[in-house]
Parts: sequence; C-alpha cells; structure tokens
Amino acid sequence: MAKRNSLKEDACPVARSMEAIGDCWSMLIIRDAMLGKKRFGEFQKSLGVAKNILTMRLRALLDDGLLKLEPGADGSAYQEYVLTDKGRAVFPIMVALRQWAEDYAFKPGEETNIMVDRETGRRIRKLELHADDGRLLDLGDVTLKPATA
Amino acid sequence: MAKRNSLKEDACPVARSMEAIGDCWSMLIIRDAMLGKKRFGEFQKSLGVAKNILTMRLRALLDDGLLKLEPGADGSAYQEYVLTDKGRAVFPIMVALRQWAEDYAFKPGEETNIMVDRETGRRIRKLELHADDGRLLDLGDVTLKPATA
DNA sequence: CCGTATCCATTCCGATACTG
DNA sequence: CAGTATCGGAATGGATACGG
Repeated sequence: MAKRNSLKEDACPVARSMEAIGDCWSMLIIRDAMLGKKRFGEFQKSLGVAKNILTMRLRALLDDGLLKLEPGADGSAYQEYVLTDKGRAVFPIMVALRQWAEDYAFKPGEETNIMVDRETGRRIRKLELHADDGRLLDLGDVTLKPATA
Repeated sequence: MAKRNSLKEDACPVARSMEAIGDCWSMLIIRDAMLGKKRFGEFQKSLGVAKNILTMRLRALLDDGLLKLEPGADGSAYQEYVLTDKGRAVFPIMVALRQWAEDYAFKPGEETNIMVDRETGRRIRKLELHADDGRLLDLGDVTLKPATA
C-alpha cells in the first residue's frame, strides 16, 4: 500500500487491521513470536529475511504496540522481543489464516503442520462465531451497523 | 513481498494465507464482496483505488479461485464478481481481523462500524476456538505438529 | 460502464559490508 | 549476536488517457 495513512483512519476495522498486520513479514514475525521465538537472530533465521528488513518490521511492530522489548531473561546481554497483550490478541487471526490455508491452499500429500491441542495432541475444531444467544453464525447471518468506538 | 514463490511453497499455512490474501486490497475487495458488492464500479467506488490496480487484484483473486465471474443477474450486460466457496471461507479471517481492530485500533469516540446479528441486530460474540472435546482454547493451549495434507 | 495501456513515483526488498 | 548503512533492482501503486 502506498497511501498508508488513508487506511489508518479508515472507519472499517478490517482496513485498520490490514494496515497494522497485513504486511506479510509482520504476520510471520508474530507467528514466530507466538511459537516462542524472542531474539533477533531467531526471527532472522526462521524467516530468512534480510536483516535490515527485519529491523524495520520489528520496529514497526514495537511502534504499533504488538511487541515490546524486555531484558534477556536467561542472563543474555541482549534484549528480547515479546508479545504484548495487543500482540497476543492476534491469535484468532492467525488461527483463522491457518485454518483457511489448511483447507484451501495445500494439495493432498504436501508437507505442512497442523495446530493441535497441547494437552491431547489432537486436532482442534474450526473457529466458531456465535450470536449472543449462542446461535452459530455464518456469513449470511451478520450485517454491519454504524457505531462509535 | 518480492519472493512470492518462496511463500507459496512454504510449509506453514499462515504463510500461504498471507500470500493469497495478505495483500491489503485483496482483503478489502473480499470484504466488499461479502457485503454484497459485485461490480467493478462498486469496488472501485468503495475502495477509491486506481482502476488498473483494481483490475490486477480482481484478476489475482479470480486466478486464486476466491472470486468467479458470473453473467449479470439483473439483465446487465456486464459480468459480476462473486465469491466462490473458497472466497466465502475467508469469513472467519475477516471476522478475526475486525474483532481485533475493534479492540485495539480505535480510540474512544471514533466512528466505525460493528458486526451484528442480522436477526436481532445485537452484537456478536468473539470468535471461539475449541478443542475437540469442547474446551475453550487460547494461545498457550495449542502447539504445532508436522503433518501431511 | 468496464476495463486496458502507458507513464512515473514510491516503496520495498535482498545482498552486502560494516560497527559495537 | 544484534543491529546499521548503503545500493540497486523489482514490484507496486496512482493518475490519466484511451477503447469496447
């Protein structure tokens, strides 16, 4: 996107999310952070991205409040990038992206990885959207309404 | 992203999703399509994007199988862009993006719109992730496991 | 109304070299 | 190890003019 500012002020929440985490690298950094990665080198190795790019993305995520810097816990002299609450809240987005691709972006037989329940090791269910009375909702069951945050 | 191909073959589903719909315009086009927009001009007006860009994005979405072309239903001479099953399946991703931004990307008082139950007009719940035995899961409760699609 | 074609500016990204 | 500095190439996007 060129006109980033236009989206930062867009009234649609979807546009704002895309502005903050729609970038490919940002999302993958958050993915790695959710898997426990914390150090510059870990991200760099995992993503195979140029270091200057990684620096830029990490800084953007820090600025947006998705990551924060903490002193190295294991006595390391270096700081660590850890998720904030705002960053951890991206979890449902990641799950949604993952589940979609599992269904539509792999050919049978391709290598991949799946998300499982840590306790049982068994596959998890699809994300579910419920009305406040508990009814399961799909695309056709919802609409938008103007509001004030 | 420059090296698109590297992601299209990445084993991580999240990377593949970002490859297909991580683009900002693509996501917003899908958003509009979910709101019922079908025609080139509708998208163009809603997004305010240059027409050549819109053409490119629409073609990419057609190629990826998220949209398909159908003859104009209302007798119009022009074709309409409608979501395929694969495109409609993006719904949870959109909801996740929306809910995240509603919580973290708006200052109090800002104008926005919210997703409501079409029947009752009332706000919907947060997306939920359940284990196959029904337990509600969060970030700490899941892991990845290698698999074959 | 629905695009396509052209041109230009910007942004992004990768590789590399360098510093503390 | 954790960055910063610089460079060049590629992709992207916006504006506009044009054609079916």
